[in-house]
Amino acid sequence: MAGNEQPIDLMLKSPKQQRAKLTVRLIFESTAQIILREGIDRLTTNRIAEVAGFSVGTLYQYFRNKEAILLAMVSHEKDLMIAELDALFARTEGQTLSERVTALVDFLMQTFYQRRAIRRTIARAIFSQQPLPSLYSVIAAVENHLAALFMASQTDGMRPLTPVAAYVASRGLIGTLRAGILEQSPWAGTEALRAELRRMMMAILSAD
Amino acid sequence: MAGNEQPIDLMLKSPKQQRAKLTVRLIFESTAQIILREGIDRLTTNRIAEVAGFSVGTLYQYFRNKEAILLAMVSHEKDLMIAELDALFARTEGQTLSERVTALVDFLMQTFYQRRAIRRTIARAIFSQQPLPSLYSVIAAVENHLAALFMASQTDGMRPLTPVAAYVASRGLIGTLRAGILEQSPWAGTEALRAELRRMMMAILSAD
Amino acid sequence: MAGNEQPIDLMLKSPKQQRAKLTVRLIFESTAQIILREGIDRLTTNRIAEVAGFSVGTLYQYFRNKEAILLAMVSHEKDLMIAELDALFARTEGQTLSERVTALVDFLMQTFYQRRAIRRTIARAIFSQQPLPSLYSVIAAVENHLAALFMASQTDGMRPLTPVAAYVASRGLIGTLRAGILEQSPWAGTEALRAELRRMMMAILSAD
Amino acid sequence: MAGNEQPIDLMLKSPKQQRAKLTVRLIFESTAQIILREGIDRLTTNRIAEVAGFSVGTLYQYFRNKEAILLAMVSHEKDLMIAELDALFARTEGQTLSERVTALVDFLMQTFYQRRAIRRTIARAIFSQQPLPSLYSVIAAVENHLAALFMASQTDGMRPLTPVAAYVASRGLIGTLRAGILEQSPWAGTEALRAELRRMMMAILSAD
DNA sequence: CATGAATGAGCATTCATTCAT
DNA sequence: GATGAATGAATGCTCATTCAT
Repeated sequence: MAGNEQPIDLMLKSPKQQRAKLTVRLIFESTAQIILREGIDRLTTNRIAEVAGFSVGTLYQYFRNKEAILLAMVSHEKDLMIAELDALFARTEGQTLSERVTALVDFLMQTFYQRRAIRRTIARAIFSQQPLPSLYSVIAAVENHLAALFMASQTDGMRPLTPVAAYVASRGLIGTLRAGILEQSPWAGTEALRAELRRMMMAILSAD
Repeated sequence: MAGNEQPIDLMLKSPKQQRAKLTVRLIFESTAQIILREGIDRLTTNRIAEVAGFSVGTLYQYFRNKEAILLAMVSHEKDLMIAELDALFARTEGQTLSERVTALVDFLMQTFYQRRAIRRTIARAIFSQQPLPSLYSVIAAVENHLAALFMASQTDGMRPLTPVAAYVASRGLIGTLRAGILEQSPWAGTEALRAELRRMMMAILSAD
Repeated sequence: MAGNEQPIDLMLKSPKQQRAKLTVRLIFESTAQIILREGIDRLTTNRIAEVAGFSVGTLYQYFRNKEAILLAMVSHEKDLMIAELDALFARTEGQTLSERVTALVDFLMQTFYQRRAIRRTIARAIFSQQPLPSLYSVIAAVENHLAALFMASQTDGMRPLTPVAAYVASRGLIGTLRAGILEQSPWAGTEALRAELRRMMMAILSAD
Repeated sequence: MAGNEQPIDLMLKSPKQQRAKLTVRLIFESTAQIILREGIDRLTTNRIAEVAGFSVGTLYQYFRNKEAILLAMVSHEKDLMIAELDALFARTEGQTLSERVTALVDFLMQTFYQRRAIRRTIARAIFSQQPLPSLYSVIAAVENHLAALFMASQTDGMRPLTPVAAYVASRGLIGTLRAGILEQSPWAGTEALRAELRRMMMAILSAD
């Protein structure tokens, strides 16, 4: 389920050669760096090219337009995240509900609040800044995947989840984490929040 | 509690006369209409004036700049929403936890998914589009108020809430509703979602 | 020669009444104050009216347009200055050339560098800021008057001046003072400059 | 001495290629032409681009903003003028005071009143129109340089000049020429004025 | 493939002036 | 006379995108 399906039509050429792969990575890194250091307002195609160290024209050899760059970055992150969620659920197979919830909350807290700059930067750009609705369907894919994992991972002491229930469980969790970033909440990243999220998820997922 | 900290410094002149009040309302309505019908990308000051039926200059007689218009709209909505939440909690004082949760979820579902165009439009603009961090602190005010109400409204069968717990309860609820808008989820506005949200809130708020 | 000829068609109504006179003075004072305190860029008709304490409309009851306000102010200053020059030359009639030059230089140093804010402000506005060529003919009137006074005031030890000579003498003196303001020269207002200007004028005006 | 402190930070990119050099020259010429033919009020960035025959964007590829264009033009003229003054003083080394003064006055009369349109245009723009104090420090540099040359060029029959004396000598001369432009004086450019300026400078510079 | 100069539609904002009340 | 809300043309500037070299 960790789909490589997206990037294909986002990239004008498949990065077969080393050079091309390097270029795309440079574009992503420059983009993330600019957002992080100068703010999303300063994110212009010319600036990306400048920071990446080549010409604007080259950018357009790899991406149809500016939006495609962000979309590709996000899509890449989505793939990583989905793969990590899959691994997490597989790894915790057979553990108690409490252990699995703890593992999930820890992973998401880490992802949202503690990962290295690039990923955090992207997350903030997606959540708070972009007038690009298309980005949202990509992030929703992660939440849908999480919901699917909830439904597929019946565990002792967990109530059977309907699709809506899985929807609410996934959005309740991720929505809270997202709010922390959007509001720049002081709770973001704290142990207190981690404990409370565990409790919330247990309450939501436990059989009555 | 519904704040008289009105848009005082958002508006350049206080609308003393009927004419002025009408003008401000027209600006708000035109802004909402444009966002709704043409997308936030097409929201330009000249377009607002054009739709509202007067000159750009007039816009700037009432608002310092474009951002101030959105901020004033949002701030106004925030005040209304906080007032309505206060009324709701006051009105349901003495009812059971289940009844109060039902009332709250109904109110928020209505607000997020069914209210008249203007409010929905604003909600979407805030949540999904704007690169205006300032807007966020306004919306966070509503969520903070809700968290405060949770703490202040001890009800039979409800567990005592710490500040983090209230934070998670408010963001879990509103974050889920917001996701519905952002993703344009098919669950948005459905009875199934309403029921599930009630269940989630009961799970979160009930004493163990 | 101290001409009241100008202001007549600059003012839409002759300030016969006390009220009108006060209004015009208020406009002048507000204008000077704004230039002084906020810079000429902030000098807008609305701001003038605001500072003066009445409405923009009233401004236009007294002056055809913005330019007319500055023109009238300058013209007023010109009349004062010409009258003072006349008085100076009359007062020093019969004195030695050196004494008269000293008196003239002292008067102009005072006027350009030491007078109270309003006049200095106006001088700077005229000399350095205004894209209003019409203002220049007004200030040239002062220099022409000075040239005429040079020619008319033959004094012992002074060479007979042709019109060009008088032109050069007046512009050499005033041009140097003006440069001091424009460049914000450190020499502006110093005793050293005063002494040197005296020497220059003596050199220019003395018989060989 | 003609300064390599070129417009380095006035220009966004240094014109390395032929195309670029041509573009910058075109910008200067169009700017001068507009000021000359339509007045400085009509000098807009879009108009400059239109006259130069390319798009506004191009303007901003070479200059940070409108002010920078004027500043660069003036700065360029300043460098030329200082170089010419240096050459003039070097060339006339060893000549009599009278000959050197004649050469200087001739050069400045030519520069202020007879040079080709571009330079005259710039001179007028600097002296009479712009609310740009920054322009003034550039022009003051020429006058300061002239003052320094006066002090450094002791000649037979010339009195030793103190810094103030050199200041007054340079401003007296240039101030008079400037007045001719500002007032659009009929004396501007005449032989009579030339002769009188020579006499004034001899009077100022000669030993008693 | 890469370049980067050129494009130009489009935007937010200002402010002298008018005119209905 | 006085008011001040309304006007709207005009301005400086940006930036995603193109295409000749």
